[in-house]
Amino acid sequence: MSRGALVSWTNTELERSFKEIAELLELDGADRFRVRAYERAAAAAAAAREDLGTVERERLTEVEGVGSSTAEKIIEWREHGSMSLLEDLRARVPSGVRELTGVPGLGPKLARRLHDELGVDSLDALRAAIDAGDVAALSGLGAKRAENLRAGLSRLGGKDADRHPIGDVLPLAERLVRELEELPSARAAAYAGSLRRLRETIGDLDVLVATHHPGDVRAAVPELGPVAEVVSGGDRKLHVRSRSIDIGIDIRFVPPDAWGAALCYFTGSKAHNVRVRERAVRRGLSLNEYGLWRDETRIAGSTEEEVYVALDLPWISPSLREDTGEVEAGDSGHLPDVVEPADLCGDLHGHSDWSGDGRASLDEMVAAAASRGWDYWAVTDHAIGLAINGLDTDGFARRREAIAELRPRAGIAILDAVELNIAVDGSVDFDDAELAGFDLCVAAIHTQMDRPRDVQTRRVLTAMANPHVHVIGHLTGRKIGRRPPIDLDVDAVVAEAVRTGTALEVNGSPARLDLSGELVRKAVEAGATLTISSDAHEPGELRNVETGVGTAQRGWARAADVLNCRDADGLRAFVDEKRTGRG
DNA sequence: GCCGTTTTCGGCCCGACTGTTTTCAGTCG
Ligand SMILES: Nc1nc2c(ncn2[C@H]2C[C@H](O)[C@@H](COP(=O)(O)OP(=O)(O)OP(=O)(O)O)O2)c(=O)[nH]1
Ligand SMILES: [Mg+2]
Ligand SMILES: [Mg+2]
Ligand SMILES: [Zn+2]
Repeated sequence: MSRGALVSWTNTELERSFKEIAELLELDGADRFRVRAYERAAAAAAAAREDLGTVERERLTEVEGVGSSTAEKIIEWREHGSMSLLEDLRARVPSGVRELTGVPGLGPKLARRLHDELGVDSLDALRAAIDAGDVAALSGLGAKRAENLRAGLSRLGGKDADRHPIGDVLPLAERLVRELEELPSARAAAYAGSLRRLRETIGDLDVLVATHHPGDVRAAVPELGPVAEVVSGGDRKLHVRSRSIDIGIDIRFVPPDAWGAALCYFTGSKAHNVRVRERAVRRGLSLNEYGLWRDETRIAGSTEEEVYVALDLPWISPSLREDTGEVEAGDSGHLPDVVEPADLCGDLHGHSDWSGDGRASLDEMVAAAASRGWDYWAVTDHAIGLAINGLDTDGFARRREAIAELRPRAGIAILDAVELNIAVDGSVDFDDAELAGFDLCVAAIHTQMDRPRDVQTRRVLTAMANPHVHVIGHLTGRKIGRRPPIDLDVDAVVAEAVRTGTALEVNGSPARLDLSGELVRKAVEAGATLTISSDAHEPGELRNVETGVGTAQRGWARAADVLNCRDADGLRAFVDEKRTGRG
């Protein structure tokens, strides 16, 4: 885990402590609004742009969601490294009770009763109590409830508690949406939830269907390709399990005229929804998944924009809907005009079969890039330093001829570019004379990912000092859920990127999303220039720029922050400035 | 526990589904 991704270690610790307080208070039967206050304090600590470990006491309550009580606890944590409320709760709430709420359908109220009335303090004890008939015998419970809990317990054994990398879920979601759209009874279908917001990991897949005939859609769902089984559901929603990967899918049916309001609801996040709905309430309105209402009259709901505008807000991009200040920013007109896919003038990282892992010819890649209406496309085949059939000097000379031959009929400017490999000492594949022959050089780490922080940091800083290195590709090298980011002093890297005029890539490959939204935010705040890249190895992957744009949005990046939102002249000026050196 | 262009007290998002409580609380989205 790269600590550099965070605003501060203290903020993360505060988030954890407030979350735990909220959870334990709930198990302890506390007032639910008090619980929510601590949940919000946790979210506020996570979203804070300042280090709460050093902010002056008087200014702590300026943070939305931090009042006098929370501020005192922050001070207490600073001075003693602990919070007495949390210690008390840990002592009062038996440790085994917490894991009980992980069982589907078992919430804080029942967990508490199981412990107090049956002495259940673990999942094993719960299983035994169900087998003994003690659970069914509790007042207010019965045989059915006990059996549901048994089923929930058995599902807990699998991997379904885990979150899934977004790159694994996206293809499944697209297949499911396509099949739902093809049903005659469905007017429209779309995925929503954390996937639409482009979170890095997905807990479950949420799919919305617009239909006048939910019964017909529901009847067709068990036969859809991606669906393994229907687990539960009613007239308006279904819960199913996926076949390809072990993930839950929530499918929600709504009338077509409520599409916008329903998309708002199902896209979330929950905290964003609550924030927006509170805003509606303060205006004497009510927002639900069927529309925005004044008394019994619907005043908005067919499109998302209609809903936001009726609440005096600009439409907020799904990637921003995390309740990290976007509603307040929208209210005051300070929501950044975040980068959109249409702002892109080209793509600065992509491959052809000239080098080892490209899966399409240069002609095919260029044609696909041109068909997107871009001004330019950089072909960044790998160089010799990488053991996957990278090109040597002669190879690039031959590719240069092919590019020259293709240019007159390409319909798009082709940048003769390269993806260099950054060796452990920070050097790259070619010397300056050879590098000067390229229109653009992207450099990235592909090997020796487990070196210590100081080595990796120096490695990247050295590469950025090279006047021919214009972009650092996929800075951390992480593969979501599969390979951790390299250990790096991100603040130092970002500062040096600004100083040397080196761009930092937002690699849009769904397996990477690197920079992450979090790091984008950090880079943008420091004034760094970004690129948004597909890293396409075949034409179908050019659309990775869209996940890249969404990730940049999560970091509140504007088009002005993004190098490949500049026209060809602007791009050339950036490249030349790096080569000729600055101040 | 937080918060205020109604408010410093009294509200706090809103709905689907389940089970057994004959009228709704708990859980989840
Ligand atoms: N208004 C409101 N909406 C909610 C609430 N809980 C969930 N939602 C909405 C917003 C969520 O994004 C959406 C889907 O719920 P999920 O539990 O699947 O969450 P989400 O997809 O955001 O994250 P995930 O990756 O699945 O954990 O439903 C709630 O308490 N109130
Ligand atoms: Mg979800
Ligand atoms: Mg869900
Ligand atoms: Zn690449």
